[in-house]
Amino acid sequence: MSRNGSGKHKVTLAQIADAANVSKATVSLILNGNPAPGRISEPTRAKVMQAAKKMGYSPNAAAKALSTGRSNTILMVVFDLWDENLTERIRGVEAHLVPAGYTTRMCTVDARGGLSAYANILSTGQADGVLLAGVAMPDSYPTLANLSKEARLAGVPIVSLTNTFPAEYAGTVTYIDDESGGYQAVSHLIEHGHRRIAILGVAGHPWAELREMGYLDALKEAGIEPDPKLIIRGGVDQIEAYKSTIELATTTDFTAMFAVTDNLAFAALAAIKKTGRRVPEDCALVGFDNNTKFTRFTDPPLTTIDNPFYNTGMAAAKLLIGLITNQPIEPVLLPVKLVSRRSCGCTCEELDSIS
Amino acid sequence: MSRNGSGKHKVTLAQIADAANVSKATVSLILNGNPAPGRISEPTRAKVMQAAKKMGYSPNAAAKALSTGRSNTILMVVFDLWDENLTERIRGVEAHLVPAGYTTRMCTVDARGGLSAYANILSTGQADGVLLAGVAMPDSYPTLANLSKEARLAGVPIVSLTNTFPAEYAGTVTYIDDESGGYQAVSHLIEHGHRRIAILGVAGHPWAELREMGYLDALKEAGIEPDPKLIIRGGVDQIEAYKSTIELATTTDFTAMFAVTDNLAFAALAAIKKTGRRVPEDCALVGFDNNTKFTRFTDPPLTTIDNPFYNTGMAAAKLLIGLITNQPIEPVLLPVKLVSRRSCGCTCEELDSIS
DNA sequence: AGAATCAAGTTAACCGTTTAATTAATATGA
DNA sequence: TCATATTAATTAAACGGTTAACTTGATTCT
Repeated sequence: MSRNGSGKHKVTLAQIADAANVSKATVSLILNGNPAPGRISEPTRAKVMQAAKKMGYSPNAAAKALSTGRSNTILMVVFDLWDENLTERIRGVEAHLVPAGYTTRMCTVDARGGLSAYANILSTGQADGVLLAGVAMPDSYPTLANLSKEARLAGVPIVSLTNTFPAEYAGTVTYIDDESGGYQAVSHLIEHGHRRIAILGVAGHPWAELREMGYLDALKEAGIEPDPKLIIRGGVDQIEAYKSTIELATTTDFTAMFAVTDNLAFAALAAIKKTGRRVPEDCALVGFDNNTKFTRFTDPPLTTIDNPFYNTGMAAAKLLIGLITNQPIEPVLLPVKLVSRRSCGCTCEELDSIS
Repeated sequence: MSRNGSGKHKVTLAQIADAANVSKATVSLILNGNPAPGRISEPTRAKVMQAAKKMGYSPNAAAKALSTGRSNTILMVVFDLWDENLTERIRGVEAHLVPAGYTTRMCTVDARGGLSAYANILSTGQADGVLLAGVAMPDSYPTLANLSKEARLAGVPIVSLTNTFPAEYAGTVTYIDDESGGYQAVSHLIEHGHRRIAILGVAGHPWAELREMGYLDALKEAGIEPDPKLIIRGGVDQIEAYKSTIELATTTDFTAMFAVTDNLAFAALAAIKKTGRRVPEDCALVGFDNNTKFTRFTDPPLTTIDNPFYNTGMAAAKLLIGLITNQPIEPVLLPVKLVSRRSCGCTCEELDSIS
């Protein structure tokens, strides 16, 4: 029945113009909801709308893009280290992007893969904006730099979902209040009476440094002199964190620890217990992120700072669209808050109440 | 300097045609590597290539898509439940897709969000194929059905990354050997001497049912009569799993458990310990997936079935491209294998060897 | 009543490629 | 020497929209 075997039945503007006895221009105007005053009469509008509905018209995106020079697409580039929470962030992004008529293109970048597909996407005008996600490791800085340059060339704005990128490439950034998070975590430990509090940090990353600043803020406020021996600054690798925690625990004494990431906290938890200490009795522990798939079920359940992933995604999308459409939105600093479970020494009814 | 403020300097086919003193057609032919014998002379080809390189030409994707009716884009639809391992799968997908010249569009679907952006993407010809990921819950079956219909209308093939979708919508499926995984897990427990082995399963999902079949296979082989009281079939919610495990542990006796998912295993682990049993001494536990971010650091480290996420992604991409280009690839059944840690009763040197 | 305004459309050029059909020149075969 | 191939390009018509500029007929103003 259909001419081409594939079954594609594309209905075009022209066809519905024919059906409604008007010109293509009229149809286009109407279908784009263009409300120029006194251009379209109500009967005509109705006629066209009906024809479009009836024939199941939907515009060809390529044609539209070609014609307007706008793709209504944003490119999401995900770097190196994907966190498990990326998905929740993407949901937040889409919650804002989709209603605004945008759609998402994704590509991944890692050291091995080099500069994947993104280059062409930008230079071929397939994206109106870039969203940066993940965590860039130095190995992929060149790729990141290149991406950043391409975006500038193409004239498309960049927004980072997190402050996990070197400032010169990050574009506009969606920030969560990392420093406050660190402060809250450590203050809470101090309230529990701890004075010798270790930090399992990450070197060379803005977010981690801010969390560490929060740690220092809290100590300072309590009049505790920071002990350099209690400050670990490593990478994000869990095995490495496991090792250094064991090392620390066997050479220094401390009664509490703040890990700047839940993933790190998981490794630290295993390490601390490995050295024969009980958590929280011998050593309390607080993480950062609140990856609920796991924080609720560790032994003991992990006290941590809740990271508003979904909202971060929303905020980033809002920012990006603002930049694309020249209605700049002020970046906001998203608040974080402590959720206390048992690893800090609190009681936690979350699961107890269940059984 | 540039005409439009945005800084976009699009170099077009026409411009490079001018520069090389040939027609647009010639340039197009050359740049698409079209090797029709005896169409292009070597000098001309060289001239054009050089001009293109020099002027930094890259084709406008929209124009190309409009002209060819092919978008070189695949649509990745992620349903409801995102697993943390999605990211690794996507990497696998890209590893195959990008070199083949395809790029990925993503959209998310969940019960609340209804049918997000995907509808238009397909009907507007913005995708040559569909990749299904995540886990569809009954709430979103209508959306899934609609998607499936749209794809059929648009004539684009569907491939599922996992067998987490009802067969009628799933298209071609990339399978891992779920049954073998279940069998391996339970056989291993049997080897450890267990006879009363519970299963924490999931109702209404092919993958889960296969894993349960593996469980039954193993029991049967060992001559153990399955005890219906030891078979839990719930949802994928961790809290629910936590509850039912506590319930089971307080009403029935068993010495080992197989959880069809690591996430479920984490909840079960907490629950079992909650009832005062030690793992693995009083109750051994095996999971499924090997989400290494966590399986290594639970207490005790979790024995589980390694799920080849990356390879699944690769295989799916390969299948899809095969379907798009009419070079059908036979789906393969990806093998899985047990990785033993301590929760099954084995000794595990993975971390011990570190300190 | 004539000029100016306004409402409701239409025309046609353009966006940047692809590709079937055509041409022109040269080489080949009988 | 003339028909026939072959090689190496060109022409021009799509593809499906958008949009600035123009037309036409009816109102309003003075």
